[in-house]
Amino acid sequence: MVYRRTHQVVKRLAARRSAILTAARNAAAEGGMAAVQIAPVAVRANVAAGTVYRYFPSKADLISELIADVSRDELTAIRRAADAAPGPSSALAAAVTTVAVHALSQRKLTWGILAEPVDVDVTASRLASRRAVVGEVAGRIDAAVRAGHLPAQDTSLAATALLGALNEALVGPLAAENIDDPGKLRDAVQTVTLLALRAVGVLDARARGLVVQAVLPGKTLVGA
Amino acid sequence: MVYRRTHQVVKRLAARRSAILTAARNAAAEGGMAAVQIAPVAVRANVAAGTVYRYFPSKADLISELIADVSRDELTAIRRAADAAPGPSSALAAAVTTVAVHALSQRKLTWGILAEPVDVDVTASRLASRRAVVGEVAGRIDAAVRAGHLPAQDTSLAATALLGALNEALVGPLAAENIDDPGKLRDAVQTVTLLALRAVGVLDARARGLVVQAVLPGKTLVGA
DNA sequence: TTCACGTCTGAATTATTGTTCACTTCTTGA
DNA sequence: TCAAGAAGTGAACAATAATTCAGACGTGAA
Repeated sequence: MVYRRTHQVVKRLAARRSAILTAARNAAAEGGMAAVQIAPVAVRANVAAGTVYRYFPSKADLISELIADVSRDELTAIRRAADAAPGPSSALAAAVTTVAVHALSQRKLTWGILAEPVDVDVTASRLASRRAVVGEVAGRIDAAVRAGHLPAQDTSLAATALLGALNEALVGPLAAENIDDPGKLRDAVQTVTLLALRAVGVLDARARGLVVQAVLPGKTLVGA
Repeated sequence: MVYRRTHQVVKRLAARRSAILTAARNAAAEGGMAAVQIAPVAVRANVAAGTVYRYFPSKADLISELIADVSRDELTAIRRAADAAPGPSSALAAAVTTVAVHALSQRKLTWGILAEPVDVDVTASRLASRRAVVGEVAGRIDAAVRAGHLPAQDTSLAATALLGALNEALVGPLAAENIDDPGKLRDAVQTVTLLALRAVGVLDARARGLVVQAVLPGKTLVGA
């Protein structure tokens, strides 16, 4: 054996792998999942099409990993926001707001991750992604229930419904009509978060307070 | 000119057209949108592949019309249920329940209509379908608001969120885990309808009553 | 420098389906 | 029965992208 992987090479390989993933992510953010095609992604990553296959066995694997990545980032953000909140109800509000803000600030990417048509099967990965976020939110709802702030309920079903509401209202195909100008972004986040909190049983007045609390410290919302 | 379309022929043509649409619908109901391929649909409809193109200019047109058809049926059901209700709040509850029941009884078809990946562009048709249902529900919310039963709100956004919640909870990829056995179907419809009503501001106690009212007269729910 | 082996390349291949069209079959009125 | 034209057929075609692979190029130890 005259050739061995040196540290330098390992690093370069890792960099390339991540360059490909980043290229895929950018493509998805700009043009949706339809734009995540091997050849264009390869061009973005400055490699040849064939090279992509040295790093990912198939397009399905590439997209699956992309979905997992984005999902991981979102989960981290949700946890950070929720953990910083003073109590279980505010934590829930913060979690919901975070999801909403994330969805809005990267609409195309979010839509791609969630539901946009893809020609390969990424069901499993999407399922895992949804499950993770639903699990996190369900946990927060559960905490609020245990604290006596909310009525007992099927937290998993509630979390699923809640996220469905957010996504449909903010990134679904009708989102553009409901949120027709950039100035309404913040309003939309507030409105939808309020709806979501009321849905799980937060009383109206209390919900309003929680929403304001959760939205205020959020990062600036940028237009679509 | 020795040949003219006689009534008999016109009828046969119409029948064939509808046979093709029905075939497409059945295919979608059984195997999702992915199963709606020209050749298999043609086989189901007992015609040759080429014949499909004498009735529909392209696959996109076929699927668009399928979506419009299903949507029209659903809309009719929603209107009928809501119009039969005694007041605006019950009408809203009835509308929501109807959507839920429809979604559940034809899960694959609903998923296909709403969001399943398709290789041709049916965005416009899906948009129209969503818009129609959202419009109907928004109208019912609005009526309840005008009757003083609900707080003032962006009814269109609320309706969008509400339908998103229903669909995600009942037909989305996580639905199977939340509703793991057929006996839970009715429960799920109730729970989700309750969530939806609370979301738009119906008080909890009142919401429970409305949900029971709306679910009871519904047709029997059949398993997935 | 050399050689053994890894990595990269990108044109060619493959696979899948929608779509076309030359031909056959059917329908109608004379 | 016949001719004119419509409707139906299905094998062939086209288009799109994922995937492969034979050869070019890099890399590391001797």
